[in-house]
Amino acid sequence: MDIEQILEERIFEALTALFGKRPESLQIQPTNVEFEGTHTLVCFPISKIAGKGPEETARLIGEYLLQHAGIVSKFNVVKGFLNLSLSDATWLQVFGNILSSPQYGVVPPSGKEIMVEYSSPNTNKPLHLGHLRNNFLGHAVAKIYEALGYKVRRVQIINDRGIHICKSMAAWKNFGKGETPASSGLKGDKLVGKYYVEFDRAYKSEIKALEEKGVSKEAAEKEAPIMKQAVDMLQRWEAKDPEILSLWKMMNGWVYEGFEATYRRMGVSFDKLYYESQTYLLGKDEVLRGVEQGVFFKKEDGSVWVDLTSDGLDQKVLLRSDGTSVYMTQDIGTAILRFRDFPNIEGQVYTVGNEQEYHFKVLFLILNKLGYAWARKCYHLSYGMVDLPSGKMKSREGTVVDADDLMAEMAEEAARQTQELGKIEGMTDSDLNALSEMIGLGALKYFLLKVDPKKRMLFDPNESIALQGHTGPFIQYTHARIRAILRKAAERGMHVDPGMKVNATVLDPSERAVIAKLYQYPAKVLDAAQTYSPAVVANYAYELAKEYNQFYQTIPIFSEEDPARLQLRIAFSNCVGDVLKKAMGLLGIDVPERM
RNA sequence: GGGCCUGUAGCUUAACUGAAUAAAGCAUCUGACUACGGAUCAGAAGACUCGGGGUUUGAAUCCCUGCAGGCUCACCA
Repeated sequence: MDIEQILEERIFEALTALFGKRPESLQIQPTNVEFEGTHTLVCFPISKIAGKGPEETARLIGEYLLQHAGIVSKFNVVKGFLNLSLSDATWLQVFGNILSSPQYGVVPPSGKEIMVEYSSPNTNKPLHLGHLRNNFLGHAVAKIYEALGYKVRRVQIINDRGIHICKSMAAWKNFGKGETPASSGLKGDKLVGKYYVEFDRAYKSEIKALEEKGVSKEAAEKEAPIMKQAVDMLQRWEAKDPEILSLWKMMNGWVYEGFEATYRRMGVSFDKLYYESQTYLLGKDEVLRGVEQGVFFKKEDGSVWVDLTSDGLDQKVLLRSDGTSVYMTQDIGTAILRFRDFPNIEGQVYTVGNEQEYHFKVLFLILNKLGYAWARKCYHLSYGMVDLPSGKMKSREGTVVDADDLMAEMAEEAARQTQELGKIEGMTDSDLNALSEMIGLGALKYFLLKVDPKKRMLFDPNESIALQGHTGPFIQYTHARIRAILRKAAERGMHVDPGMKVNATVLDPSERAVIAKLYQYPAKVLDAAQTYSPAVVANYAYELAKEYNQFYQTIPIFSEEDPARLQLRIAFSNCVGDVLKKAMGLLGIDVPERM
């Protein structure tokens, strides 16, 4: 049942009957809270057609609708705005539809398929706050598309080769004394990260020593023994030196184990992992094919370029003069490989920070030039940096917020506040632990997802850890309270099932408001998908919880004497709980039965 | 220098496919548990939507311009 569409049809009928003509489209918008009604028709554009003033036009339409439309029960006119109230019967019908569809807001599988890439870290450093935003965003977008009937393929590309990992290897070899995650008790990614830092320290002191001997800065940067060692390792890696390969495999293995633990706690997962070490050569063939087709061109020195000046960009190198690949080449190869691996996907969503906007613009243009029609369906889900109150996160200054530490702190804070409120009598330690995890992670995920992805955001630790106000735990709390009501109802023998008939005929304004909010859910999910913005769902869940809390505070449910109205309130609390759970589920956030 | 993005109460955010007195949260102040869970609710106070022009019956929203901040423009990844 599409209220907007029905209303639109009725209004068109009214316009034809009243004025003999109708505009192409209507402007119907939600009524501002200070006025009575839910839908507002903006009459300024219509008044021209009607040949009457906006107010009179609005009044005429309102009267016509009241008499003929059926679903309109009241109207008022403010300036050129026609505010309409729909009848309780209409709202009850809307609610009946929601109640009777357990899959409300979920589209059955459509056969469509899409790929979402997120995370994609380097393997020399542990995951940090920025990765959390990335992973939560990608994971949420994947969930949202699933709700719209898509089969979603979650992937990431792991940057497992290159000079950065060789730096950690060189430092470990020099200073590690055979240290392993097992011997040190450190998580694998932390251990490798430690040696990356170690490299930097040793490198700097070597440069300083050389400079003191009178070597120029530039020469010192190249001559520093540990850097020479790292470069040497990279060359030997490319030559498939078995000793280097086994060291590389061992250290990357540590990192993957460490990452895996972090992903598990974050609640994200992947269907397939791509490794640059396995894909970096693949783009080269495509680029050479492009040269044959005349899409790219070769310079005298042998380097290959693409000319994007006609697209308002410049020329980009695709193969170095020595024939080796650059980053772009790899990404071309990886994209094509993915479409071969998953032939049914209609497109790819790349969850990557906004510093790579130019890169993706170029990548998609190149894929298009190579003749891949799916290039148009590739989307760069670009998101802004996460700043700290002290400014940008900088690893050099040690201001990076570690993902594991942050999740642990959030769970601890949740545990502390839960204890303080003392509502969890009789819970076992393991239940309590799971609850703290749910609330802490819920607060963190919600905090990072409620902001429009494309905006740069500020991460204030004090604010992120708050559990009141516009937060995840606020919504979790609303859900828990609804579940408590349903338990009480069940004790009294009242149950909710989708097939039940709602006998109530009258609604309280606060009930109407909640039903109107519930009704918006599918449209919000669609909007979130089309704009690749989980923030839409996050803000919706908050609005629904807030609307319900207002109802809850004004209407004592169980003191209602009319059984039909009591039944309605139980049923509708149940629906709100379900939608909150679903909406939060799309964000990767669980909701508790009690808290 | 070229390109892209952002600028909204003290702070963090909504609204950005043009509409009414710009909507919330935090912080501040005032109220509400003999009632279903106060991690809640009600109320007060708080904004010339960065500045200046323009289009429009109507601009936070669209156009031009200036200012501030960010990202980017490698034979790096």
